[in-house]
Amino acid sequence: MAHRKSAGAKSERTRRRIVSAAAAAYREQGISGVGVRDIMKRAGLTQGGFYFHFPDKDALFPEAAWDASAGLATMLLERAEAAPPGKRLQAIIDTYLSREHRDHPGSGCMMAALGSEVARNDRKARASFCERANIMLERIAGYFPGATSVERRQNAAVLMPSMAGVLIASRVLTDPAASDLLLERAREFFAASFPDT
Amino acid sequence: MAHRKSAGAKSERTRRRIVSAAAAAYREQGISGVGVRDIMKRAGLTQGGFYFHFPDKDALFPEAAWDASAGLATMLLERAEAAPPGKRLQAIIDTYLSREHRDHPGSGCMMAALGSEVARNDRKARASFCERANIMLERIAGYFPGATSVERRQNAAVLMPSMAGVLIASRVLTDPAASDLLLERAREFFAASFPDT
DNA sequence: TGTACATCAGTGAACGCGCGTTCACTGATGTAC
DNA sequence: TGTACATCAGTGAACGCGCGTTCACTGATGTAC
Repeated sequence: MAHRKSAGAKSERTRRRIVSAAAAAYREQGISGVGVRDIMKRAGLTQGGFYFHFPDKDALFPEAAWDASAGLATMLLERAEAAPPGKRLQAIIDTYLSREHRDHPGSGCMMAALGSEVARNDRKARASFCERANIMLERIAGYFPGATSVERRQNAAVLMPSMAGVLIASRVLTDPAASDLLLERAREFFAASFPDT
Repeated sequence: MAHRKSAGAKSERTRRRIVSAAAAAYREQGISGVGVRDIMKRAGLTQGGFYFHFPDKDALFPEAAWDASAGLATMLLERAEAAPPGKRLQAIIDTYLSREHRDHPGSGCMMAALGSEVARNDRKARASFCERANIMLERIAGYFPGATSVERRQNAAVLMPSMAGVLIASRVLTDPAASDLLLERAREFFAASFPDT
C-alpha cells in the first residue's frame, strides 16, 4: 500500500491521533528512541497503516513538533491570563518550572525534552523548529519586561531556553529533594531577574 | 575473544584513546547516534577489539562522561584563573557562552550536548552523571556570589544549567546572527545577575 | 645468542535482532443502477 | 429496496539493512632455557 493523500473524515481523525501519539512518544522516549511500531501501537493501530497517512517516518516529526509546541504555548498563556496583573510572568515561570512539568515530559516543552537532539538535526529540520519557537515566543513576549517590543522579545528569548536548561537538569537529578530545590531556587532567581511590569 | 582486564601499558593507552574518542563522538552525534564501529574507527581500530577493553557498550558511556566533564571543568577554571580578580565569573560565563563553545560540541559541555538524552537514562546512569556534575559545581562554586558556601553552590547550580539551555538554543537556531545575538544577550544577562565578588 | 613457545592486542567475517519499509490481502463503507 | 462493484482504511507477514556482539584467527612482543 503506497502513501496517498486522502480527505476522508475518518482518515483525518486517525491521522491526528497518530500525530499526537507521536508528539507524546518523542518527548517521552527521544527522537531516536521511538519507532513506527511504538507510535502506531499508541494510536491503536499496526505499523503498516502508518504509510497510508505519511510518505515516511521523517515526515512525522515536523508535524508532531508543531502539535506539541502549540499545546505548551496555549497552556502557559492560559496560566498567565488566569493570574492577576503583575503576577503573570511569575505564573509562566512557576508553571514552566513546576514539578508537574518536570514529571510529565510527554505533555511538556519540546526544547527541554528534545533540545540536545534537535540541535544535531539538519538545517531544514532546525529551521522549521525555530519558526515554531519564534511564534511561541511572540505569543508570550508581551508578558516580559522591556521598554520596546524587541527588548521584550529578547528577554523572552533568553529566559525560555534558560528555564529549559534548568528543567532538563531537574530531570537528570536523582535526588528528589535536590531536584525540588533546584526548581525552587530557579523560580526565585528568574522571577527576581524579570520583574513583572 | 572475551573481555578481560589487562594491565599492559600499550593496552592502557589504547583504552584511553577509545574513551576519549567516545567522549567526542557522543557529544557530536548523541548517545544513541553512536555505534561501536564509529568509536573504534575514530580510535583507529576495528569493532572486534572493543570487547578486549570493555565488557559491553553500556560500560563505555560512564567513562566517557567522566573524561568529558573533567575536561570542561578544567578549561573553565583555567580561564577564570587567567582573568583578573573581579572578572573571573565573567570569564566563566563568556567562555561557556562563546561561539567557540557553540560551534564545537565535541569538546564542550555534556549537559548541553546530551542533556535531554541523559534525562531519559535510568536512575543508575543519571546518579553517576549527577555525581560528576556535583564535583564540577564544587570546583567552580568559589567564583560565585553568595554569603555562604551553600549559597554560592546553589547559585552555580542555577546558572550552569541555565547557560546549558541557552547554548542548546543557540545550536538549534539556523540564523547565525540570531544565534550570536542570543549568546550576547545571555552573557550580559547572567553577568548582571551574578556580579563578581 | 638463538630457538621454542606463551601471551598480548588486536582483526574481520558472521550471528541474531529490531528497525523502516513494502506489499498482497481484507472487511467495512459508499455509489450506481 | 436490493445487488454488484469500487474505494477506503487499514492488517500483518516479509524484505533488506545496520547494529551489538561473538569467535576463530593472527602478527608482534615477551620469556625460558
